[in-house]
This record gives sequence, structure tokens and C-alpha cells, in this order.
Amino acid sequence: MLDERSKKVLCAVIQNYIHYPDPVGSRTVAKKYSFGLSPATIRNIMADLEEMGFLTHPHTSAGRVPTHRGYRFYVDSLMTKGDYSNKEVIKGLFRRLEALRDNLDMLLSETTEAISLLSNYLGVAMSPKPNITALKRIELFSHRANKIAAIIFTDEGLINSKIISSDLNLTQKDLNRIAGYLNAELSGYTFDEIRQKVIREMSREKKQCDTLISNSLNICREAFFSSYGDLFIAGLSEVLELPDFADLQKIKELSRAVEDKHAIIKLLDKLSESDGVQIIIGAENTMDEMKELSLVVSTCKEDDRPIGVIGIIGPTRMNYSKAILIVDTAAKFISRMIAER
Amino acid sequence: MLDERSKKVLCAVIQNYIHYPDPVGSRTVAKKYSFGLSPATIRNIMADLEEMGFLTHPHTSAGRVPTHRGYRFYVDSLMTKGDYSNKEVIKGLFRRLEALRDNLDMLLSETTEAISLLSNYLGVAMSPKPNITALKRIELFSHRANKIAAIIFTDEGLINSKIISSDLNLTQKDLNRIAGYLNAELSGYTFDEIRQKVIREMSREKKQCDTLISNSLNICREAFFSSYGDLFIAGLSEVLELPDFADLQKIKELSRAVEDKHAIIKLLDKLSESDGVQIIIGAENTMDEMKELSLVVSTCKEDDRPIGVIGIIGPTRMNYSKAILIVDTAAKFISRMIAER
DNA sequence: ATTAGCACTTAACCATTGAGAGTGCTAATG
DNA sequence: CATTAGCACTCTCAATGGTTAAGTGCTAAT
Repeated sequence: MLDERSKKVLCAVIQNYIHYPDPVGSRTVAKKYSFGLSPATIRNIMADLEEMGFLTHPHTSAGRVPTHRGYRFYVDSLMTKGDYSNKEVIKGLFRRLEALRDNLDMLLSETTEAISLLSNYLGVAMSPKPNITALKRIELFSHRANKIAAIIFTDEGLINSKIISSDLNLTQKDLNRIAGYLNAELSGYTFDEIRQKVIREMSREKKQCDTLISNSLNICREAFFSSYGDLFIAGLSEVLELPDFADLQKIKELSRAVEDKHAIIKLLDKLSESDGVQIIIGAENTMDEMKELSLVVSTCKEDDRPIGVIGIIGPTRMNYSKAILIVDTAAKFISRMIAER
Repeated sequence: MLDERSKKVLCAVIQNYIHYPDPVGSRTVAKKYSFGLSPATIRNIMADLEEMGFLTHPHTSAGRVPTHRGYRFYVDSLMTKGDYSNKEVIKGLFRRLEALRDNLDMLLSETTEAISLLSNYLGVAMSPKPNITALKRIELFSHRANKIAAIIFTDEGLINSKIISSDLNLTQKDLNRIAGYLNAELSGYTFDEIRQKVIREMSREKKQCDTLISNSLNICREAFFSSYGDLFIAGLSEVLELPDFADLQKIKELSRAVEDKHAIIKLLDKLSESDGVQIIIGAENTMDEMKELSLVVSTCKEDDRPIGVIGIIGPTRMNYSKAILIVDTAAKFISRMIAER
């Protein structure tokens, strides 16, 4: 549907625009990208591309700028993925974070900073969300009067601690028994499954009235519900240097998007269900505040199970191939860190 | 050194400026603040105040603007602390966070958001820093091959989990013995003290060569060193609505300040040593990126021991009395939450 | 000591202008 | 017949200059 020549022109426009933030004109394309064509011909082609929705005009006498559709087509069919020039720099930077292997929070936080440094966009990371995390073991301690500390060990090697209020005065012995029971019953199940189990048991328990079970359930309810994955975002000051955020309105939009952590978590959560590097360009985004931004994410995995999300947030005028490379490398790095743990 | 009339003029200028972001002229002062004086007289007084360093001129034909020194004098001697009009609103908002009592991280994160909402400035909070936190108990678990999970219970009721790599293959029984030993030796000491103890023991241990002690020390070294207090900051999009951050340069400065978490932690750390509400105005600040910002902080305490810092970051043109009220209320709220736990 | 009056300064706003960049169209060209 | 040269047209951007409004500092009068 798009002849070779048009593709080359579109590609030239987008690549030039990604490099320099000004609308690109026919002269520039003709000169810099050695077609054997005159500016006039390029103009005709560009007019066609505009009609098809790949380019726009800020105003009559300005050059062309890619639309979201244009970027999408570029990313899907035109882009050369092999901008491997500095692959080693990227890997090197991540390698220096290997020492943080045992502290996932710190690892993710530093990784987002590395990403923002490498890309000049915002780095984001979401730690494993509890729903699909599997329980390895639970330990209970009597903590203070009426307070129980629950330490939850997960398959990913994460540790989650939680303080539970309880009116009944349980001794450490009671707690050990309860913990033993819970480990026997729940170990290996994901938090999601545990929640369902608990709900099911709770309705049944009304008749049976076993204190062990009843206590256990109460503890579970508090321990496994309402936990949330952590979100890390870094690089705001980096991104403000971009010409794309030269005006106040854009900055406000960006900061509003970044501050709505719940929405971002939800968004990343959804994306974590798919595989590989995913790219969401501008209005394709479900989040309102992100309609002018692009998102490049990848899922970290352990044995094909998704356990976290790494990504980049930036303007739609993004160096997608570079972003993809960085995100991909970062996600694989984190996956490796978790696997080797 | 400053007669009553000059004080009143200075006060009028600052209060008006805090309310409206434009330099205030002699006419405005004479009119709105019912002195029995003409603009000309006010001008003379203002010229004096400028000579003394309390006010400046953006340019010849503009009104006056407070200097850092002006704000300082205002805060120390002039300010009416009793802007209690909406004290109930503030308390009400915090009361709704009481449910988060058992999850300190969430409590602090939501508190910073509440602070930013109430003040329209940035809300900040730093969770208890480990140095002055006292150890209550430590538990060790064999986690994976060569990995030990250390769960550290502190006096504040916080739980800190840490994964420690260890080459020696210790059984759970070994770990229990080590934990028992550590609890006997270290319980009640602060992390700072423990670190010193560990360093001392390590040099002595070279001769004695007791595996129990040697193992314990190795574990301690990993568990108690290099932990860091969490920092929460919220309200960036809020603060961008202020006219003080209307220009790009200011925004960049702010975002650079906010992103330098380590510097902020260090700063708050230092401030946590003092009592009550502290106010740092502009250039009084040690952090370079904060030279154009003001900071209002208060320490959360438990039994006179500081266990966290709550604060506001905003422009020097800040509503200090309101900020103080909010910060004070928030800090007391958090202190109460921790005490009641 | 205070104030009225006035000259002076400056930023902010506005309209105008010209340059520059780039387009779209038409007619010429190989 | 696709390509291109040429040209009129459109629009932004930066510079210019004039006007207004706000506010000062000084001086002389009260």
C-alpha cells in the first residue's frame, strides 16, 4: 500500500525529526538523504503521506512532522533495530549494578536511574506484583501487644513483612502452629489463589468453628490482601532538558502523568501480561495524561513467569530503536539478576 | 534596631507578597494596610528596609520584594502564628489516614500527599533512619542455597528484611544458634552502636577464631551496614501551578533538587537532630539546588527519640505560618500513629 | 517629620515590519 | 508522464519602536 519511495521519504522525515526537533522540509530530505529527487517531488510524496495520515503540518509554511500513526508505521515496519553502536556502554552500566542483586528495591531504583541516564527519558520499573507471586513460606511472630508480624517469603525470593493487628492474645506457640498450618495449606499458591481460597474457606468456616483455622484465616486476610507492587520512576530533570518539554503546559502534563502512580501501576500491570518489548505511542495510550507521551516497556521474567516491568516514558518524538535496546537490555539484566539469586 | 513602624511596613510587604506574587509598591501598602501615612513616607521606610537588607528591587520601577533575610526576620519576629482558620480541615485529612497505622511506608507516602494537597507545596517525609534505630530482635532463615534471610525487628516496630549471601552452608539450626547469640549480644543497641561493636569485634576475632562469633559477625556486617531510610516526596504537579515556577529555569532547578534524593536524605538527617519545627529559607540551605527554595520540617518522635522527618519544600515566597501549622500537625500525627501502634 | 508633586526608569504590551522557511500549484522539461 | 523549476503565497519568528502603567527617588512645601 506504500511504495518503496514513499517509505524511504517517511523514514527520512521521522529519523530527521527524531534527531532534530524541528519540522522537516522537502529540501532537507532531498539533500541529506540522497534520493535522486528534487524537493518538488519530495513535496508531492510528502503531501501523499500527509493524506494517508502519516505526517502533519504544524502550519502552512512549516515542514512535516510525524503523526502517531506515522510513528507506529515506522516502529512496525521501517525502523532499523540495529543501532548497536553503544550496546557495550549500556551493558557496562548495568553490569555495575550487579552488586545490588540481593536488594531488589535498590536494584530497581538504580536501574531506573541508569535507564534515564542512558536514554535521556524517564526510566520506570515496577516490582513484582503480588497477585501472581507465589508463596514460599510464611513466618509469624508475636510482635507487640495485639500485634503480629508476618514475614512472607515468596518464590521470587522477595520478602514482604506485614504487621497485623489482632485482638486475641496469641502466644508465640500459637503462632508457630498457625504458621505451620498455613505453610502446609498455602505454600506454592499465588497470592491471587490464596485470596480466593481464603474467601472460600471463610464462608465455610462459619459452621466448623475451628479456632486454628479461624485464626489462620484472619491473619491471611490481612497479610495477603491489599499489598501493592512498588513503582520507581527516575529522570525527570533529565527529561526537562528535551526541547519537547520546553513549554510549561507540556511539563505540567508530564508531571501529572508521573504523579498518578496508581494509574501507571495499573497500566504496567496490564502490559506485563504480554511478552517482549511493547511500544505504546501517544494516543494509543489508555491513560489520559499519557496521550502525548510514548511508552516502551518490557517484562522481566523468571521461567516464563512475568515478575516485573521495566520501561521508558518519553515524548512521542522518541528515539524508539535506542529506547527498545535499552529497555530490552535492562529487562534481561533484571531477569538475570533475579534468576541468579 | 527596627522601630515599630518599619516592622509594620515590612510585615505588610511580606504578607502581601506571600498572597500575591507581584512586587508590592508603596501605594498598595499605604492603602491596604491602613497606616496613617502617605505613599511617600512608606517609600522612605521601604528604602531604609532595603538598605538594611530586608527588601530588594527587581528593577527601578518595580515594587519591593522580600530578601531571604527579610523572610527570616518575618518568620522569627513578625509572623502571627495563629492562622488557625482551617486547623480542623488539616486534622480531618490526617485522621482519615489513621487506618494505615500498621504500614509505615504507606502511611508516610499518603501523608506526603496530604501535605502537598493542603499546602500546595511539596510534601516530604523520611522514614526512621537506621543509625539511631534500636534493634529489638533478629531472626535468620536459610532462604536459598547460599542465601540467608535476615529479618530485623526494631524498637519502633519496623521490620527490615535483608538477604545475605554466604558461602558457608549453614543449616537452619546453625542459624538459630547464631540468631540466639546475636539477640543476646545486640538487642537494645542502635544500628550505629552495633556497627561499631562489629568493627571492634572483627579486629579482635582474628586471634580467637570462634566460628559462631565469626559467622555472626559476617552476617551482621551485611545486615546492618548500608541500609538507608526511605524518602517520600509528593506534589510536583501541585507546585508547578504556582507562579513562582512559571519559568523553565526554576522548574529545572526544582526538579534537580527533588531528584537528588541522597542529598535530601542527608539534609533531613541532619535536621532530625534538632527539635520542633525548623525553617530553612533559601540560601541558608546547604544544598546548592535548594538555594532558591525554602524548607519547613519537623521531627517525629517516640519518647523523645527522633524517628523520622516530615516537611514541606516550596518557594521562598511561602506561606510560612500555614506551612508550619501543617508540618507540625503532620509530624505530631505520625508520632501518635507510631506511639499507638 | 511628613507629604505633594514631578521627573525619571523600566517592564510589559502591542502593532508593524522584514526575513526566512516551506508549501502548493502551474507550466515547462526530458 | 513522471519530474522539476519557478513563483506566489502563507506563516512563524525576531527585531523594532512606540505607548502605557507602575513605581521609584528627589525636592520643595507644609
